[in-house]
Amino acid sequence: MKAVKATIAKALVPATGLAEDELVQMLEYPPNPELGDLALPCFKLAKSLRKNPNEIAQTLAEALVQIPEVASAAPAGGFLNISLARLPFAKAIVDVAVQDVHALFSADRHRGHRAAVDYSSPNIAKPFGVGHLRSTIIGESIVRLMREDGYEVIGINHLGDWGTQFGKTIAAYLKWGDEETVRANPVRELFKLYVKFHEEAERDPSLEEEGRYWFKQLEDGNPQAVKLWQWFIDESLKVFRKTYDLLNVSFDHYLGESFYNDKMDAIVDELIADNLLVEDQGAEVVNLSAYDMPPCIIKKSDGTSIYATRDLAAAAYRHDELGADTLVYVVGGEQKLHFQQLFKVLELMGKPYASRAVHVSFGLMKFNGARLSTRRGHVVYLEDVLAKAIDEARKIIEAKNPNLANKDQVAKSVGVGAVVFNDLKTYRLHEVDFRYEDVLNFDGETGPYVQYTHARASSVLRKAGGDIDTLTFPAPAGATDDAHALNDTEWALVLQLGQANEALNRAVDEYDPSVMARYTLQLCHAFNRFYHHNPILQSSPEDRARRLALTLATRKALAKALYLIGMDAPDEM
RNA sequence: GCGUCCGUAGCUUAGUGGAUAGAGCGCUGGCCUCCGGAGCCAGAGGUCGGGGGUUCGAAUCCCUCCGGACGCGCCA
Repeated sequence: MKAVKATIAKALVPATGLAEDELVQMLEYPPNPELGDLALPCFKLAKSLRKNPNEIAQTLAEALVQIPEVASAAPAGGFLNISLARLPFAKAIVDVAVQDVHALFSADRHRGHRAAVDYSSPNIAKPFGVGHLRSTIIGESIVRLMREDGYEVIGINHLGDWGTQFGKTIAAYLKWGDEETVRANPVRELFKLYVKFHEEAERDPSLEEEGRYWFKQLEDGNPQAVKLWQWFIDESLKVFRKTYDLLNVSFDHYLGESFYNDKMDAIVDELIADNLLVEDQGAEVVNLSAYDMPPCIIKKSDGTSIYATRDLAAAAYRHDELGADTLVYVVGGEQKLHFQQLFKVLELMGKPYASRAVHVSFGLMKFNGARLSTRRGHVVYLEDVLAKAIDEARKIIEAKNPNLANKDQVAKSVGVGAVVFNDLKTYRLHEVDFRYEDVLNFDGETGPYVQYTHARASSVLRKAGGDIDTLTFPAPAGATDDAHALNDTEWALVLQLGQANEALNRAVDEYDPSVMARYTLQLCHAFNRFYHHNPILQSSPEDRARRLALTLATRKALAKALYLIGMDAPDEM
């Protein structure tokens, strides 16, 4: 699509006096396919050319029909509507999709750049709730999208394995905990203790003191504190890894906050050398009042460290040691101010990567309309959610396809896919209300619908037999009457395939997987319409060859798109 | 109070300067002797939160008000 837009824009340069790039930007998709495949609004040209928009469209139409890529062009109400020559465009798109689906999506725009993507980052000794789901699956998808677009990506799980909360958990464990119970069910048990701590602390504020005491002990290397802390981490990670396996999520590095404990002094020294650090109410801070922000606390008044300092050290590490020139943080919107402060401090320190640091925020996840509050113990365990979804998928398979070979594997792919897609299809910044009735509904615009479409295409190709991988789009010699070479449902499918590149570019530019999720839906709608209206296997040899090539192109594009949003693409379900 | 984000059909939402505001769920009706009905086709359902402004053109940009979420120094 990009190539055709450029060709058309080029042909319009002389008559409009505009630059090619500008014209490409102006080309849009008409609201109704009967109007054409592309359109150029001519209203802006009216001033400079001093003619009315429709006359301009008429003139441009005459120029455009001269080029072979354009079948027809006509003015309509100030718009120039363009219909493409179907056959050559379809052949170009389908053959690329079949032979090199990466090239259908990507122009490798970011080759030569290395990005560190910080995502998931759950807290040790706390449940991996549906709240963490968003960072994990948005992050995983962003990693895949950026890689597809040419970035070398380092995925980092910035585990919450340090901070005052551990003082609280240690204090609670020593007061009420029991080794056996924790070992049997580590995360849930440790979390119970943490919740109890907060409940008790409301009656007895001296507990807070005790929590701070134990964190101080931890920072000072008290062996008892360190041993418990390490144990909490080991047990928690065992539980988290199961969830990551289920979600097909993997990291290049697990680098928790504690990893930066010995790297913070250097940052503090640097801040002092830069004359940025000042004392304020007993704490060491960077004053940001010139930028309308509260100060960034570097060292608390009791001398212990704080997350901002660790994040500064982590940013430096990712650039200096890991070689990243782009820093991405997939973290909820409630931390927006923190990242604004962080990036500003990096800028004041003269770090070149400050301008290539981006906070990819997202809306909160609610459960049946209610806010999830970790401290009050109001959580929904992701493992329960996934188990329920897999169970539902299993039931539907038993009802609809009882002879399926690998039911467990497919139920997993479909159940998990339903949960992932439900999250990713919504605009990143919107709040997501997690409701079982929606997540477990596999009809309509859902993950299972997309997977079903892929399975359906796979099924046709399986039944077609022969050497599928060498299929190409048949181009009959001298077929100039190309309006008859592809009918409308076939053509609509080609146009969708042709927009894969635009979907990837936008998804990467906006760091928004929902762009890709919605693209898969468009593609599925187009394919299912095509499938319903055209016999494939039982058609004339020429139609059959063309439709099989279209089916294969769609299957490859769908498999790629599903991969990019972190979902499996089963061949049968 | 200040800052940021959000407000589109009963519900979940797409569209962020162009044509008659698109989908899905739910509701109503149609389509399996035919490649997978987790599908396809059709119907009902909209003062795009209210008001003002900019523009040839506004759901989209600006102002203002209303509603909601989040944040505003020693949690992350």
